Amino acid sequence: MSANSRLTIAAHALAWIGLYQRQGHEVATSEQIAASANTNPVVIRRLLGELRRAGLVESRRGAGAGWSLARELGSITLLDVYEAVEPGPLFAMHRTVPDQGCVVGHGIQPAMRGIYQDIEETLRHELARVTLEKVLRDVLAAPHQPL
Amino acid sequence: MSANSRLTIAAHALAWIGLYQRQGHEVATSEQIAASANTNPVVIRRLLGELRRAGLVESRRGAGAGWSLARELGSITLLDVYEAVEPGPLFAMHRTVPDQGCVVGHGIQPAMRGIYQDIEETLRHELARVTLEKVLRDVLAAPHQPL
DNA sequence: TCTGTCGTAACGATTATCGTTACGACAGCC
DNA sequence: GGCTGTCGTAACGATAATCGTTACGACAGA
Repeated sequence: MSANSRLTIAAHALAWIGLYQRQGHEVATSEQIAASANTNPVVIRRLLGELRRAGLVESRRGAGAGWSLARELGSITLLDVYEAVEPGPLFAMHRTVPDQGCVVGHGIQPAMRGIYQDIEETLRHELARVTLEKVLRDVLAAPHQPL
Repeated sequence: MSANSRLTIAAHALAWIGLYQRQGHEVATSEQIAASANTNPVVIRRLLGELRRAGLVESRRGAGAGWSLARELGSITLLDVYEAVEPGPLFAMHRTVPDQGCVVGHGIQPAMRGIYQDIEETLRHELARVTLEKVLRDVLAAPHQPL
C-alpha cells in the first residue's frame, strides 16, 4: 500500500493550528506549519485547501492572513480528515475487466466489492472514534528529551 | 492510498486454483490464471511466488508443472494473503523528520504511531474473519447473465 | 502603495505497480 | 539424451501518485 503520509501531515497541521490558537493566536501561516512538519509551505497549503473544502478549516487572505479552525478539535475526527484528503477506496479492483466467460472472472468483482465494503466500513468506524482533540492530547503526552 | 489491486488479484488466483482443484485437476498454470484475471502470466507468477513464500501455495517445475494450494481454502484468510502481498503499513509517517524543537513536531509521530497501530489491528482482525472459502462461495453466488 | 500570505499552475524527482520480453532452470516424457 | 512446457527472475518501459520546488497573480490590511 503504499505509503500515504497525507493523513499524517493533515493531522499534524490541524493539531498545530489548534494548539497555536489555544495559545492566543488568531491564525497560523502555512510557513509556520511547514517548518514544524519539515516540508514545503505549498504542500501544507494544498492539504489545508482540501480540508477547507471539507469545512474543517478556514483561510484569510491579504496581510495578516493565515489559517484557522472552522470547528473545535473535539468535533473533528480522523474520519473527517481521511475523507477530505484520501481520494480513492482502500483496495482496488483489477485494472482490466476479468474474463467474463470464466466463473471466477465473472464473480470475483462483486464478491470482493462486498467484502471490501464491510472492511472499509469498519475502518471508517475506527477512524471516527479518534478526535483531533485526542491526537493533540497524545502529542502533548509524548515524553520530553527522550534518552 | 491508492489503488492496490494486489490483494484482489491474489484472492482471484487462490479462488481459481481452489475451484480448479475441486474439479479434479492437480495443478493450475500461471497462464490459465492470467487468462481469467486478464493480465500477464508473469504478474501472476510474481504474486504466487509471494504466496508460496508465505506457505499458502506450492509450485512444481518441469513438464506438467503449475501451482497448487498448500492449505485448504477454508484455512486461508484474507489476512494471510494481505500480509503476504502487502509490504508496508497502511499509513505512513512524514518522509522527513519533523522539527523536534516544536512541541507538535516532537510528539506527532509517537502519537500517530499509537493510533495507527490500533486501527491496523482492527483492520487485520476484519481481514482475518474472511476465509478464501467464503470468497469462493461469494464468487459462485454471483448472478449469471446479468441484465 | 507596500507588504505578506494565500491560491494555484507548472515542472522535475521519486516511488510503486504493472505489462511485457527474454531466457535460464527444471522435470517429465518420448 | 533430447524435446517440451512451465516456472523463476531479471530487465525495461509505461503509467500514476505524491512530493518538493519555483513562480506569480490575487487579495486585503497597514
